[in-house]
Amino acid sequence: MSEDVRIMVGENVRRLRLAAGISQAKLAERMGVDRAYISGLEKGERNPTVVTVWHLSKALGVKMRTFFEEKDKKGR
Amino acid sequence: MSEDVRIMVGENVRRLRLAAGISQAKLAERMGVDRAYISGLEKGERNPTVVTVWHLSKALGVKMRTFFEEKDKKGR
DNA sequence: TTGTGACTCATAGTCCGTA
DNA sequence: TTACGGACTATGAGTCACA
Repeated sequence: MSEDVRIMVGENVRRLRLAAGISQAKLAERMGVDRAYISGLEKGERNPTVVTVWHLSKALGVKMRTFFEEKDKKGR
Repeated sequence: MSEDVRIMVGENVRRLRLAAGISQAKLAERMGVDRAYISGLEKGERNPTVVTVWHLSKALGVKMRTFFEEKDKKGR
């Protein structure tokens, strides 16, 4: 279902943010958005636009496609 | 710049739609949206959400990451 | 077959406070 | 450090008539 996309993106945001070793506040600051928004994003409650995903990719230093990687697809 | 993301996504939508050999109207029908929306999308005038991209991926039978592939990065 | 402007309505995203 | 809530504004979703 499409709600799964929000969850998937949120999980990836949190994973990549923690990998970068920064707080939600720091990420928000880098992106120029509100910290509360990051919180909702990571929880899968938000449906970001592609421009927002682009900002995320810049702030975290990863490619946009990284946010659409699924967790544990068995076959690879 | 972030506007480039819209252009990139739009170009990929058009490319993948043509590869599928269908009209904007047909794609719109598969997604359950208006044809005019697809038109704006392909022209890079729209900033779709990740859920919209998910619908696109289902309608075109491709992975979401496909819409974020850059054209002609020299190094590969 | 596709593009465009004008439109309504939902939601993206902000800012405040509180826990 | 993060979550949560309400109230708010900006903008995206989605449609239509016409070119």
